[in-house]
Amino acid sequence: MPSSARADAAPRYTITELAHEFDVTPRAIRFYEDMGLLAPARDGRHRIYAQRDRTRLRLTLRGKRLGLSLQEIKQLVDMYDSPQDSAAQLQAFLEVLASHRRQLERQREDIDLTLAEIAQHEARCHELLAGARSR
Amino acid sequence: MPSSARADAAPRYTITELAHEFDVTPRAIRFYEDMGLLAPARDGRHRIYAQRDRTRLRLTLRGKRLGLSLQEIKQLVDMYDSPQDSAAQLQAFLEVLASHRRQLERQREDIDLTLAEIAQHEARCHELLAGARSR
DNA sequence: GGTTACATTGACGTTAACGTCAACGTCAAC
DNA sequence: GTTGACGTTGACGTTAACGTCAATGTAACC
Repeated sequence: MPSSARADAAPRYTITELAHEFDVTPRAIRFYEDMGLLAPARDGRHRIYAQRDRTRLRLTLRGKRLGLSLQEIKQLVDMYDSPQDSAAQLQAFLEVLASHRRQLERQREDIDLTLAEIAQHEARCHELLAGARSR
Repeated sequence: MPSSARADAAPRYTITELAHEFDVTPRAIRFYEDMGLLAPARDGRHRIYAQRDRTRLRLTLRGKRLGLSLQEIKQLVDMYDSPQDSAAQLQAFLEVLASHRRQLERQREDIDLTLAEIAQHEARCHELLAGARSR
């Protein structure tokens, strides 16, 4: 739980709290800030993370697990965050979304293929083990 | 088609043929060889790729799209390739497979989450565009 | 008021995955 | 016989994503 949690207050986190929660180092979190992915408030020099920052960090790490670069993640998170107004901007946003979706769908195909192969290998292993036991 | 293809011959590929087919550079393919992922035959100094090398390259690139490092890919492809004999080896193989499967399943969760969010964003965009047109 | 624990900035180091020459070989084509 | 087109081996450069100090601040506890 956040260190300064109060029932009626917005949750606030220190950098090590977030680091523990998401299993990354404070150094990594500061690096994401340098890259423009986070912009926490400050108490003097100390960083204070609100819910919004926590969400962006979560999205960042999810993007990483999907193999995206921090730059790609920044583009996406920035677009998600900032309200698009003009029709042209909306169209551009839609194109980015579509391209991102195609990439994810391809990735899911890759995953399904690999999972099927893993299942085959597992079955073969179990056969071999069973054969060895019965001999 | 392979340059030296004959109806009765095993297919053989040059490095640039493979590079074009999989849309990577010859440099990358040589690098994968340095990393132990490929081991093509030689005609003098020239590399000659058989079907087996092509398969390993395909698996390598699929692994990359899933965000695996070349080292991780090598571990997997090597295990897939080399026949495990002892029961202990089979058990170890099964554990690697299970761990890999868990990672892939988590990735698929991430993908599904992201695809759902993308769908939401797309819907919102279309609403906004429709609203703008009707005004 | 001194230590302990956590925080900050800044600088440099490191690893992975190639890119980019450079210098050379070779085989077919002209 | 020389000119491309493709291939080879080094060797060095580069980018991304942090790790790893070092020097310093500061807040709380004893």
